[in-house]
Amino acid sequence: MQEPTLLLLTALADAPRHGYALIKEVEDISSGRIRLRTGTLYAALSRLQQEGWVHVVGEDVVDGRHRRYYALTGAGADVLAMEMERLRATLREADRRLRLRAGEVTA
Amino acid sequence: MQEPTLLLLTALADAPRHGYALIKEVEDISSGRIRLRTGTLYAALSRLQQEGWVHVVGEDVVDGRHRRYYALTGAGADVLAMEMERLRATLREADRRLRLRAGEVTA
DNA sequence: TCGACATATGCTGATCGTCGTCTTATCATG
DNA sequence: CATGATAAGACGACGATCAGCATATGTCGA
Repeated sequence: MQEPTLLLLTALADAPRHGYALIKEVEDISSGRIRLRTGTLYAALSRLQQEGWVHVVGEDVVDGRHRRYYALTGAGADVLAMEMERLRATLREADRRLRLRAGEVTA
Repeated sequence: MQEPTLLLLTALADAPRHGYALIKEVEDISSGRIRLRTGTLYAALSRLQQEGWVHVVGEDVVDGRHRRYYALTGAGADVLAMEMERLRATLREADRRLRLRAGEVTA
């Protein structure tokens, strides 16, 4: 799983959100580093829906603009949690190795 | 940066290694989940060399098999450390949101 | 001794996710 | 009345990874 997809699931983890709000949320979570393009977003959302990790929980119209709300499913939350556990393990290992390296002559 | 590349840098973080050893090392770090294909490995290594994050530190012949050793450069170690910091931040945020979700009715 | 397996490097074509760009539309600001 | 923010979505290109192939040596069991 790539970072944009991961951030998207994270953005949906606490509450349902609509497309544009997700772009802003991901930008926020990543401290402005990741600005999802709409193409990336909607492609990812339809992929994640197919996987059963995300589903549409409602649509409404606010100020004449139609909004579709997406939410994480239970399965989606599980996948996110597992993904986090994998990252945690990699992180631990990388830290350990970088500390080992600290004692050496760097190239 | 994708997971295979990240694991590759991690595998090189503490000591120089040759191609085949890197495949084994990455498999080990990822608890057997990620088995780098040789195509992925050597493509990634040449990309990382171009970036200046990895360099060749020597070649030798052991039991008739020639080995080429790759090592992380100082710049490569910096990039890995930065990447880890980013992941740490995402991890914290995802954890927080998943905990918030725990109090809700899951879909 | 012959096939299977591990070690070792490297290439090629296909797949898949993301990026960049485009379209359509409404509302607020200047 | 043009511009920019908000809002949804599609499409082609690109790049990293995957799957599989080629090539070669050493070891081990049948």
